[in-house]
Amino acid sequence: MDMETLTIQEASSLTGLSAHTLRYYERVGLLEPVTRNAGGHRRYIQADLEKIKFLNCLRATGMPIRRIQEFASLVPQGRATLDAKLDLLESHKRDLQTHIQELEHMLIVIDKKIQQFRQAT
Amino acid sequence: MDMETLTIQEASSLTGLSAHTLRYYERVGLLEPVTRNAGGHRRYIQADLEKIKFLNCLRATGMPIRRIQEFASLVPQGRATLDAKLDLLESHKRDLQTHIQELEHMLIVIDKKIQQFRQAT
DNA sequence: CCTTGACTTAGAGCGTACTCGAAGATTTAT
DNA sequence: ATAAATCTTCGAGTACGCTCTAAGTCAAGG
Repeated sequence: MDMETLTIQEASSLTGLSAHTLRYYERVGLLEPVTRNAGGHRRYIQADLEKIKFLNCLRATGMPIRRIQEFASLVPQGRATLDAKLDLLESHKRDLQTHIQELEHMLIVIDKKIQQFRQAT
Repeated sequence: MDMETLTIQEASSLTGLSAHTLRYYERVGLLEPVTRNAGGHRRYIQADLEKIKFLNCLRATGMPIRRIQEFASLVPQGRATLDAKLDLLESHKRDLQTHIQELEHMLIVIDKKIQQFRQAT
């Protein structure tokens, strides 16, 4: 077992995404092709894990696959697409802040309902 | 036009759910059957709107349809199922609080990424 | 009365994001 | 060397929550 590289199973357990999902993300272009060993098997490095965790963060905050594909297509172009990447992330950040506020509001509504039920005892 | 009751379109625009979705919610048991007029058309009253808005609140905070069905099945039984309803809502409230915290954490991660991109200019 | 538009049901279809299966190659452990 | 586990690709299948269609009925204005 290599110290530097990780199998897909190892990458899976370190990121919380299934091996199936890791392959799927690569297939649909969310992740640049991971380097392979002599036998064609994926070998993940730390940088891959970081990228995957960030992807996971975008997904878990509700960014659609389509939008992440857009972002992912900008990444390999480096500095040339810096503004585009910033725009995309800042826009997502605003959406997320709005979403969190909505959830906080609805938490209050749910809590009021709970209080109603408690007082109905 | 009646003052007391609302057509499905009116209920739709007041709740933000499509007429299709309102019928769907009723069909799958999220909502008790709405009273009909002589011709069999749905006529919503204020109390229906309140229920729909609360359903919407549960949905928008991520409660699965299955779970809302469970909740909805307890509602018509009144006081007898009060504890069960409280348990369900309190459990959802905890899930939601956890979820909001996760989102807030990820917001920070995304913001750090934005800072990285800004400094890379 | 008649037209136009909204309503009814039941069931099929769709978009999203995975998730799984099959057939076969490769790696690892004994 | 060989068995068992893991990997590969690629296409099909699944779960969820709607969303739409079809065929027909009903309601409101002129």
